[in-house]
Amino acid sequence: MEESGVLRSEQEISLIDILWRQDIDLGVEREAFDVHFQERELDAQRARVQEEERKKRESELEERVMLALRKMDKETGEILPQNVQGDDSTSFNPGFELMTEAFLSGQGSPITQNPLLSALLLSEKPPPDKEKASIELLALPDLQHYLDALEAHVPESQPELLEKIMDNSYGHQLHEPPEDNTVLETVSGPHVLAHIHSGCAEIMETPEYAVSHSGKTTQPLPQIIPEAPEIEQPFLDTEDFTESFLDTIMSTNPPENLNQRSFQLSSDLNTQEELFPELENIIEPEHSLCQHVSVQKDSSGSTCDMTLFSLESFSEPIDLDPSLYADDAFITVQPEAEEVRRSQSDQIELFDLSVLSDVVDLQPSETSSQHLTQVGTLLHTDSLSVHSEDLFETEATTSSLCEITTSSQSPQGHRSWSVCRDEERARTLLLPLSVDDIITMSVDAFNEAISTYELNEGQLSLMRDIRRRGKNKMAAQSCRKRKLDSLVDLEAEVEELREERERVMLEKESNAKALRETRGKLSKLYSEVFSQLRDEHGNPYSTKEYTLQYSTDGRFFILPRSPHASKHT
DNA sequence: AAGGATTGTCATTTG
DNA sequence: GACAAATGACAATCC
Repeated sequence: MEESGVLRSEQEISLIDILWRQDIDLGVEREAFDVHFQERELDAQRARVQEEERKKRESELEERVMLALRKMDKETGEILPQNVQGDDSTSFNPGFELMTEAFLSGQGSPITQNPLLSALLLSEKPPPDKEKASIELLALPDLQHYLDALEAHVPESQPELLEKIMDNSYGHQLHEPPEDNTVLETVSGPHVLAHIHSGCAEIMETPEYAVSHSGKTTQPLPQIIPEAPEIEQPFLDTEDFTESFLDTIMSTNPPENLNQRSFQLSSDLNTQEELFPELENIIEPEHSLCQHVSVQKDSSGSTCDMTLFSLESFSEPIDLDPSLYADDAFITVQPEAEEVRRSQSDQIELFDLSVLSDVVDLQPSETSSQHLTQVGTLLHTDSLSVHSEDLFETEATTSSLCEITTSSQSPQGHRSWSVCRDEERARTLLLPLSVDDIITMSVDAFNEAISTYELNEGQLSLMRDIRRRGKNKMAAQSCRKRKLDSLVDLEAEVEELREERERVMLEKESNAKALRETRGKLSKLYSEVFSQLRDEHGNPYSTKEYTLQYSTDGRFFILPRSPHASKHT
């Protein structure tokens, strides 16, 4: 304990010395730091008492600082870059930006727990307006606490120094409060961080780091690490200090473990989706380093999600050592059912097609071959053992599959046998056109083809036979279909006529019944009228001798059944 | 094994 | 009259 305390004090003194060198241009006297150093221990004591309370507010502080440091497009939801140093918009890396956001969004994020990584990542976001942002940040409780402690030990005659310290500390230490509350660490600004960058950049510039850390970034990591701003040369040259300082900052994560550590991050979380949830929806596929392939089994419906990382986005050559890719960080298999693993061999075929379609869609250019090689190399190292040779057989596989599909359309196989026979003949005689083309092409095109190609008698005859048979085959099919349709239509017509006949018969019967009823009524009326008729003597007429008849003009007559017995009414 | 259904092919007819 | 399409007839194949 004492040794570490002494060591830390020495390191702090070194830091004060360096900060003093940096600020000497501002006219700050060395005594300011000395006075500060004498009372720093008291501040540390006071700060430890409040450490518990501070940790509770740590997440809130981090969140507010993040809000202050970034702006989010309200329409698109995209995080807008705020690169103050740089107007270099081309250096902005959305993938890395989002990755950073994703890392830092969680309370227990490994990045936030790692001071070095946190400083590295957050140093990308200096405020656009330092003065305004400083005022905003002063309202934050933790910052106010630091500044109160600082102000208590800084002579009132040096407000410029306080401002300077605030500017330097802004946006870096606020995200990750120091392990102890020494002002020394609080004032570690871009100068210190730049040194960290320079040290870590060397680590990250190795291909192994770039590949292993690549996750979903779209650029090699060395481009992500920003240039160190205004690095003082003496500072950078002090390698001993660098080492000790890094040890102090990253006591739990020494620089040599950075690669392993960053690799561990993705392995711990197991999936890239957990690491970069936003990335999947924002980065366009053609710019994305990863391809997500979902393999689904027809029978069980279970799926196997795979994330394939394309190497096309690397602007620099990368060592394709298979040992680097044989980790889950590169090809992550997430079976949703245990059967998926057991039936991997069945899925390989489906997987091939998915990969091929994705690859073809993504890379229609001449680089697709290289892309296939790289993807094939990646897949070859995976436990699924997808061979890269298969990836090159896109056309052959597709055509054979089409052939299988075509053949399977005929349940009885007769047509496929016929087609295969003509195709075999065409192959034997080396016909310049496919059977399908010979059959389906127009008459003019066929004649032109015959005249264009120099064909011998056998080829010419075969082409005509193929076309004739094919045409006749289609004609026979359509004819049979028409006949069948005609039969169906005739059957429907017969049924319709049968129904009409039934309807007419019913109507006829109904009409006959109505006629009988009318005749009955008429007979009854006739009898009633005839019975009321009387002759000049008041005697009724005999129905045997007379008959009652009426004309169309409404008059009616009593006529004798014999001609001489008629009498007009 | 017989028979129905389907399809391809040839010969002939039709437009 | 030539030609493509339509159709009848027959054979091969499958169920």
